[in-house]
Amino acid sequence: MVGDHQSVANSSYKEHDVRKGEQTRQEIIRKAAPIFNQRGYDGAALSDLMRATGLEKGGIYRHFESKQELAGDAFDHAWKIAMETRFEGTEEIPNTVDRLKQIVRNFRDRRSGLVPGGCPLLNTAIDSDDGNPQLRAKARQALSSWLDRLQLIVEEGRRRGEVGSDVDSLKLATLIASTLEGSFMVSRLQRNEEPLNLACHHLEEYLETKVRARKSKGGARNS
Amino acid sequence: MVGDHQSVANSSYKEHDVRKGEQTRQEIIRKAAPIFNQRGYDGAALSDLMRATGLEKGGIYRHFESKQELAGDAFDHAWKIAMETRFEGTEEIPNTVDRLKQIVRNFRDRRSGLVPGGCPLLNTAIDSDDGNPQLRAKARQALSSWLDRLQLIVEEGRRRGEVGSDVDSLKLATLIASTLEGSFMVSRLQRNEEPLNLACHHLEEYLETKVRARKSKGGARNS
DNA sequence: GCGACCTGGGACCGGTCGGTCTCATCTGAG
DNA sequence: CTCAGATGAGACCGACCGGTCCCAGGTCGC
Repeated sequence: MVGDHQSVANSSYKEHDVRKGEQTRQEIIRKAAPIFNQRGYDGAALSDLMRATGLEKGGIYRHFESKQELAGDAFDHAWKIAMETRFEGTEEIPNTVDRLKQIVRNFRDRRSGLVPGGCPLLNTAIDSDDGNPQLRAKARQALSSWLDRLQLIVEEGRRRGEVGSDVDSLKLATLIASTLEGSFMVSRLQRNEEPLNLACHHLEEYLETKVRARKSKGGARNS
Repeated sequence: MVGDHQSVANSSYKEHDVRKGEQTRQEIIRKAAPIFNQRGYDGAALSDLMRATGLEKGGIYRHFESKQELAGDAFDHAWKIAMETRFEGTEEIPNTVDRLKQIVRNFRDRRSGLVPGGCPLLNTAIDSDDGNPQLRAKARQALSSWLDRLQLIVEEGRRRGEVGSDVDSLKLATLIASTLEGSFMVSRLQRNEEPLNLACHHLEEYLETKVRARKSKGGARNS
């Protein structure tokens, strides 16, 4: 049996999927995600996943066609959490630049609820770079979803006049994501928050001085 | 026999190390480096290394105690080439800020001679993050060597008055390395040079406006 | 040119890999 | 309560893993 034995036996307990197997499937994904995120696809052995889930091999393979499929679902799970966390509490910030700054700070500060092992996008991008096309496609898609979301925010800010009209939304989104990911890698390698902290400050200053629309007419700089 | 059968039988052929075994050892490292850099430690199977080197298992293990040791040497090899390439032709640039800008451009432009598979530091940092302490230590050391070298250049520039006195050399070095690595990851994932190109322009502008010492007395900004 | 040592081949090792299959048990709709 | 279908255990599979070892043949100092 996976997880804790919810003994809610009455059938009034009917949420989203109901089927017992589906619950187990989700539980496997939840338990497997940290393993894949920490050890990578090759490094995550079936035996590790068995230990983590408390299931035997047959119990796992009942719910997934292959290790690939499980890894894919685990990545999606990890990335969903990461995206939710990184944008958490930013929708209600009225000013676009302030919202972007909060998104940057979220990346740095809100890491407690995430799937352990660092950024799933970074890990999977590197892990799958040569030789695992399915996972690579997932990583690309994840990056796109992140950039799209950032880009939409910037575009909205431009339309509202809060972001300078010379700002290229795709370039800005790419710069933010790249800088955060790179400094996060360095921070994790050094086991030291400073590089990430520093990158955040850098981005915040950049947002303030080069992205926020100026009251007075003034120089165009982005790109 | 590894590589092409150099049939130079006369013993006048005597450079640096001479011993046949040492030549083979270097050849193995050269051939193995791309495998490790592309597939990661777990992903690089002995059988792959055998195919790449043309040697049987015994022939490889004659020269290395373990796969670990070979992976370590392969990383050192790949990183040495990367460092040389990234600083190539920059020593002779007189002005410090110009030199830093060239270093940034080198990262983007000079990638033909490198060990295939992307940045060894990035790959190894992610690959070894959980569960391979020896390789992780090598990655840390590699990052340090890179940051130190950048830092020394910045410090020299400060002493020479070419770099603003408010610039923190460690922070600047870290920002450059982080930004380049992050955008490189994004570029490789997208198979598109733009993100890296964009990060370079961003860093160049930053170096020009925030790092280069100003003639007139003016605002201090770096962190 | 001899002989000691260096080098590389390849059979072999136990362990583990991802994956399959059968069957006992559990679950839940009727 | 019944029973068909859903579920999970665990034995089993062939392939391949990293690593060892011994021996034939090559290399090179003398």
